[in-house]
Amino acid sequence: MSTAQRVLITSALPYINGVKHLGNLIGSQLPADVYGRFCRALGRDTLLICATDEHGTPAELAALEAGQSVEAYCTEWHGVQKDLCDRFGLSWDHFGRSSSRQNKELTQHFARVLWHNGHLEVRTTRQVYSGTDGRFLPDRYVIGTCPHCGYDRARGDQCENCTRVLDPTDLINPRSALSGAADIEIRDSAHLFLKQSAFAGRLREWIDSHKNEWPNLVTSIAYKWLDEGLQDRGITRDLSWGVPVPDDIADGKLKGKVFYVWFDAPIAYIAATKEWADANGKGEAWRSWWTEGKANDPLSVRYVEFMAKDNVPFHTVGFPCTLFGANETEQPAWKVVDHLKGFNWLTYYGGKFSTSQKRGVFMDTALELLPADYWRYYLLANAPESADSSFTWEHFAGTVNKDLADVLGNFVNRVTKFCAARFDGKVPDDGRYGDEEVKLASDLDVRVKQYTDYLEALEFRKAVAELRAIWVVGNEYLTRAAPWTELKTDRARAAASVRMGLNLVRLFGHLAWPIIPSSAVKILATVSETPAIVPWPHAKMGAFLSELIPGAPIQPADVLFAKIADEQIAEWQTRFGGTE
RNA sequence: GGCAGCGUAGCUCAGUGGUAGAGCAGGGGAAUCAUAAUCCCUUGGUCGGGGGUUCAAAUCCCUCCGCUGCUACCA
Repeated sequence: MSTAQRVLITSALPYINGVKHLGNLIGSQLPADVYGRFCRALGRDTLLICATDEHGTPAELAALEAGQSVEAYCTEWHGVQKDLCDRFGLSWDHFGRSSSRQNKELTQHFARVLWHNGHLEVRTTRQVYSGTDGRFLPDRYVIGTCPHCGYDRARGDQCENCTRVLDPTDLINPRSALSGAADIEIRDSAHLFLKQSAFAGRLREWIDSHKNEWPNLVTSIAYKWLDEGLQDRGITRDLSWGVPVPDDIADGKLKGKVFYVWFDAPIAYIAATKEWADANGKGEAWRSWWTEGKANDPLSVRYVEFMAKDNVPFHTVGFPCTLFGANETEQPAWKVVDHLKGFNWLTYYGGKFSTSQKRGVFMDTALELLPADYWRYYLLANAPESADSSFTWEHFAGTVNKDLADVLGNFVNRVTKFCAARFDGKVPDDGRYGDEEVKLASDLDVRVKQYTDYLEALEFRKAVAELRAIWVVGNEYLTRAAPWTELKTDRARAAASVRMGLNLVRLFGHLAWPIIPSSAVKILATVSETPAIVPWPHAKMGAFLSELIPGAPIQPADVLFAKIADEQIAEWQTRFGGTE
């Protein structure tokens, strides 16, 4: 594992079109935040970047439907998404926009470099044009009767009924999915293609070099694309909303066209870093985050990307091709990802989360029901890492009630309240740690290291399971030490174990901060700590668990995590539906 | 159709050649500081079916079944 002290982290960009659901959240943004917080806690120079992905057909159509300009629509929804990020504790250094001036400039820059380096070429393609709608239509926005099975609402890219792959020209009685109009025609249209096929060998070597560290999910998707034979890819579209193709490319033959959203979206990682620098008076500092460092350079950056599996091809094929092609002439070279963490899907009772069918739980409604940390904990404890994972209300409530309320919340409560009742609400001074405490500390040394290693390895499920096991160790200790019994015969002994209990509360706050930040802050407030960034416990546990100063005030917490009642589960099942 | 991932205890999942595991749920007990919270013990599985390789298979190979996704102009 790298020891780089500078870490650049990006989350896949959420699409601008509406509120994201819990599956989107656990698929990239939440794990990126956890790793970012973990790196900051360790004292690493960390930059955590996300943005909204604003270009493409769906944004244009959603704006049309909302009766807004695309710009206004995107500005509004960027605001909504940013607010939801804040309320979920997603601690971006910058949450940018792919429609920013910076991204326009950088996208055009990359296109020019690729053009000059001979990696782009103009090809004429046949596109569906709808007269009534006055626009070109992507294949899936053309519907008609499937020539294979007769299904009358087959899409131009695939028939949902018989699952066969189609071309829009295969459809019988084709019509626009937008207006239903039948006046559609095929028009020739010139587009830029990125000659990806030339990079196949280079990409395979690059994937090979990472296959032992990246998730199997990621490398198997990448190999699948390479094995099937990499095709050149169109990187422009006949849309009005997007980054315009500059006139100096292809002698202006592509005037009025824009870049494909998947060409400019990854570049927006870099552009959002520039937005961050511009907004914070950092000047050219953004470049150092995106520069490939020399070996052993202390300023070298480790770059980690988070995304769900649908994004993997664009990050293992498309974006690397852009960077490889540009790096033939760009000095210093652009940074290519070091570690790529991919996720499977979170399902809702085994089925798809669906915006259109209102199936599942979305970020805004989730926060109306319960605080962010409940969701953060559940999602990370059940992150879809090795396979798709299923959200159910019963499982969610069971996890929250047992782990957060009973194991963690009750521990903090029992220790701090006992201290308040029997030790005057101050860290007890009497007594000394004995064999029991030495054994506890050595047990925790092993577990804290394991937890740290899991976070470093981006194994979120295992990390959370280990964190929970650490909380259980606290409860086990308290049961063995039984200060409520010792108090009757040996007050000093009871005092030492309460002091240890309070130090454990503090430890739990430090360790839990990347996962459940606002709860961790509340926990630390009980022992009068209020750091903005909660530092990782570097010390051996024997020392760390002696750091609370005797006599320091203790403020017992209110109920940290309220339990979810059976009636609430029943109500939410009914309200959110789709459980059959 | 092709390809990929997955299929292990009632539930959610670990486990990639060496005596089947965890958490939850279920059962029994202890304790009474605490949100009736905790702690200890415990029931429970022909590892999707079949075939093969091996001294030894959840693990490797073949085949079948099931679920999910992708299939390059949705993002």
